[in-house]
Amino acid sequence: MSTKEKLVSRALELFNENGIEYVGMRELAADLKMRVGNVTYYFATKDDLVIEIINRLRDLNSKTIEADCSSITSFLSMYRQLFNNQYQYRCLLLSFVHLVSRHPSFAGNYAATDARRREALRSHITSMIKNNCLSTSLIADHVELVVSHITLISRFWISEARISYANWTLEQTIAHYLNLLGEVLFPYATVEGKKQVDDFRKGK
Amino acid sequence: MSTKEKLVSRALELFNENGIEYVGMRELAADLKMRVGNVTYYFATKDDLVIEIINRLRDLNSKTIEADCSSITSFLSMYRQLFNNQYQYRCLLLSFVHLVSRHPSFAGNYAATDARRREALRSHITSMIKNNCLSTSLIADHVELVVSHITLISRFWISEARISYANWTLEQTIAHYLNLLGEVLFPYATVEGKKQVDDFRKGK
DNA sequence: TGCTAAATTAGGACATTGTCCTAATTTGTT
DNA sequence: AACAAATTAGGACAATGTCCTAATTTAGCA
Repeated sequence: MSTKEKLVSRALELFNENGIEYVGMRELAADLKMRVGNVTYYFATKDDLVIEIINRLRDLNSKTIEADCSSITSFLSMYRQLFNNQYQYRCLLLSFVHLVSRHPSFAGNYAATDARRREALRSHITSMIKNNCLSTSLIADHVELVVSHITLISRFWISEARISYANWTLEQTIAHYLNLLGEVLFPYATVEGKKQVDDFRKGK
Repeated sequence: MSTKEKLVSRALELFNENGIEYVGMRELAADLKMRVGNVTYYFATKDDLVIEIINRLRDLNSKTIEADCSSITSFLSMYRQLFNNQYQYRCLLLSFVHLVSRHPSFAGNYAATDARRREALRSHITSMIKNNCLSTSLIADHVELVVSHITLISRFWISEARISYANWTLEQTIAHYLNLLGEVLFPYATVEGKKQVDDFRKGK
């Protein structure tokens, strides 16, 4: 593993454990038995290191989102994977607002990602409508609100879990928020769709 | 206005404008044309100052939540007030996760507040059922999920707005998230309840 | 009016942080 | 062997929260 790779992966571990702002450059360097100068050789600033990690999560999620979502079952499975990705990079989700507020470059970058995510979500909903899992008449005027809803949940579930469900296991937590996603879709689901939501809940 | 009062209210302003972690003790003192020593005379640490602000928001929200919520209309009006309170103290909401993670005393304190908030929400739902705005049969197995839902929205709407809707006006933003709340209740609303949700949306 | 405690000034010290810098040394590749 | 990349070594800088002491002003009270 290259030095750069070691840096990123160890930084991610430490950031996840202690929070980004509580892991100093000196601490990271010492942990890897190297000098601060060598860290800044690869990443001039701490933000550059964080951006590298952000990009990795973005790429990971992009792949996950490409998965087939023709049924509510597969949609929720895809989100289970997405939630696991986010947990792997939880330090980012927990510092998200600060990261975006701090530097405009983050913000601009994220706006594009955000738009793509929403567009993908709309296409997933269309797909579930086509496959008779969601009722086109029921959801008609509510698509944008459902999209906003799911976006909000998937952005902040980790933050809320940290605050309110710190003693839950990861599996419990993810199950809870997948249930919440199911709850959002349920009112607009067809009979078949409702069955899939119920089965998914029982399946855990 | 007492010095302590000046301190708290100016700190809140500066925290809201620039973020808690970007307003230093020296900066706050200089802004008020006093010395750092005098700030620490009232608040030994910056966290103590933040805790004072946290408690003020808590008290403000506690009063707001006592309001009558026998209809969906009044429920949403109450949340409009709640959202305005939160906006007044937005610096806290934006740094919430960090604040709670940082010091265990925050976390323990908040757990109690959180439990009370959820309990109040349950009682509001019961109230809306009694007044024939929510259907008891429809919402039966979904109360806890609805509670989780509303809790999530009211905790993180400010964070998401900062990230995604920074160019919206406050009114637009609050309207959007009140719509989202309406959306959560809508599927479980009676005919009268659905009418109230629709009216509330049109009313803005 | 005087006394006394509270409030405030003034200024510095300390450790920690991210960042930046230079010079010397090691490592790896051609 | 030569040369660039990688790494060490150590320090400097400004900013932060916190802590400290001494002196001075302000305000309430007998």
